Amino acid sequence: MAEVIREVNAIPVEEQRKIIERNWPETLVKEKVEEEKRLPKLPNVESYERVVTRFSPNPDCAIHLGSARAIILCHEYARMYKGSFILRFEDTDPRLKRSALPFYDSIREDLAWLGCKPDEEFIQSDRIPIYYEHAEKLLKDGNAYVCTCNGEEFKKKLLAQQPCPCRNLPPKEHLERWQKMLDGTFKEGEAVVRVKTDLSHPNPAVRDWPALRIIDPKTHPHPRVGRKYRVWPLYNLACGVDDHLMGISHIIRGKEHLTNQVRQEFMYKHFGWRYPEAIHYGRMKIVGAFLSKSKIVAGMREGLFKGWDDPRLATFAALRRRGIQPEAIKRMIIDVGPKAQDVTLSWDNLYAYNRKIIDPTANRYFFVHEPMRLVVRGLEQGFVARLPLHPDHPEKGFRQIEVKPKENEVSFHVSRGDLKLFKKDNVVRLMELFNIKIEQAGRKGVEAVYHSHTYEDAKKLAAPLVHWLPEGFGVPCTVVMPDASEAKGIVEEGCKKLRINDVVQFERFGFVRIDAVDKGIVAYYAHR
RNA sequence: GCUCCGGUAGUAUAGUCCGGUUAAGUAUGACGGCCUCUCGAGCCGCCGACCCGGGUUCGAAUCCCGGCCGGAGCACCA
Repeated sequence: MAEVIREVNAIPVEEQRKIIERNWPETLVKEKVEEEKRLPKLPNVESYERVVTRFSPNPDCAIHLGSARAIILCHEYARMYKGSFILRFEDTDPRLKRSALPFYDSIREDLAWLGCKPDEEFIQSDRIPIYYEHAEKLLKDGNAYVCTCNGEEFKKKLLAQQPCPCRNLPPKEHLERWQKMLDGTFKEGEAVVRVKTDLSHPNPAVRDWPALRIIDPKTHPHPRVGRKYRVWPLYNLACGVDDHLMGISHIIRGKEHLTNQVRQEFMYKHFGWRYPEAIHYGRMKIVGAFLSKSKIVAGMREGLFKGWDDPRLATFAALRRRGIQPEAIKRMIIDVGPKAQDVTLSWDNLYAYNRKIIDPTANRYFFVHEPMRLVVRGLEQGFVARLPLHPDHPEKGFRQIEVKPKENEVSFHVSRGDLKLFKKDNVVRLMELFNIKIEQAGRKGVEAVYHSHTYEDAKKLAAPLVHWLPEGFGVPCTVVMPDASEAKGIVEEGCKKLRINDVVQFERFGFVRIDAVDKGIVAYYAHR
């Protein structure tokens, strides 16, 4: 073998190529398949009856782009394998991460908007008896115990790989203690159910983890079930039990849950269950966006944000309001995939996906930002501008703007931002109208004289193009920018006919979503 | 500190499992140009990466070891 290789290597590469071309040309054909990126296969699909995935948020906050990975991946995989996608509300902490009623609905709404409607929905606060049953079974079998040690002492023992005094008590004793948890003999903080794992496990976080604790229902009622329960399951018990009971085949979640898998596997062994396939993707950040729930909540509390859909936020509600299309988010997430690597996306990236979707359909309009007066003299006649609603799709129609001079003179609104183009003696073209020669320009306004009519004339002079509106034509418009600042200006009359949620392009300004059309127009800026 | 998980251009991704048709494809971005009565879209060009050091091998982004860097977890949170 080595000899053959040596022999081949002795031949120059060009010569090698020729030999191959002569004898095995088919091996040189490079299939050029450029298709949309697809998701990689899910592991071990064949050993499950059907693929079942779940998205399991705590309804304690509006969900945001950070959840997109979980939602879209879970939903997409369920569709790919004709399986099912479950929405499960994990609302078992009425104390620290207390859920609130409005979020159950807003999450459902967001999922529907994203096109990821669940096939089934569960709410953990409806399932407390199920968790109790399983806790009792664990207790009875000696696989869990009720620990009454105080936190400090327990931790010391744990770190020393020592059992606490409770651990080796007989199951009977623990069942009695369990009753005392339920009936109120034990108060909040006095007892906790722990699942036995391995005290010598290298990761102390895995050793005998807590499964249920007491929360005083008087001081911490649950928003849905009120004061019905005083013992609440912790994440690993509730989630672990549910994943098995709901037949989840593939768990897709962030890698912060990696050790939870290790913890839960001990419980699965106690029950004799098989742990589902688990995929842990990396953290996703967007430069400059608050993608942490705590920061969003803090900002809301301090009144920093106007609402859950404040344009500075990356909540789905905010993105929706800005005219970001769900399909753009979906495309982006699928391109990123389910890898364990952390990713830092940029807004530009999302915008590029979005632009591809909205550009072909968004109609064009003139929005004059920070209007400034432009007076044009020397007009011998009236003009009518015919502006295509979409330059690439003339079949969509036109809008017409009439310009009627009075005493050979017309006043326009132009954007203050274009002042840099209005320099004395420069020729500028008012788009689709005519060309003007600047006579004077300053902060107070611009004065110009009619120069010529055709676009070709402007082209010859390399005149810059600006958009415009005749004075007295148009309606006030406010564009809410991504930093929540407001860009004020005037848009064409025709925009009054737009409907809320329409996504249009304000030419030379950017894509916006129409947010309100009564008393002036309000739009939210998407991106350039 | 302990326990895990990762490191391909500015960003993201393909290739990594099963080493060689590829000194690395794609998208976005930057830059330059063309086109267009938008600073949008389209077209062309161009810029730009295998974390580092050893080892195995005829050959390593791909396998092994060490280091470095980044992230996550270490709650009676989810």
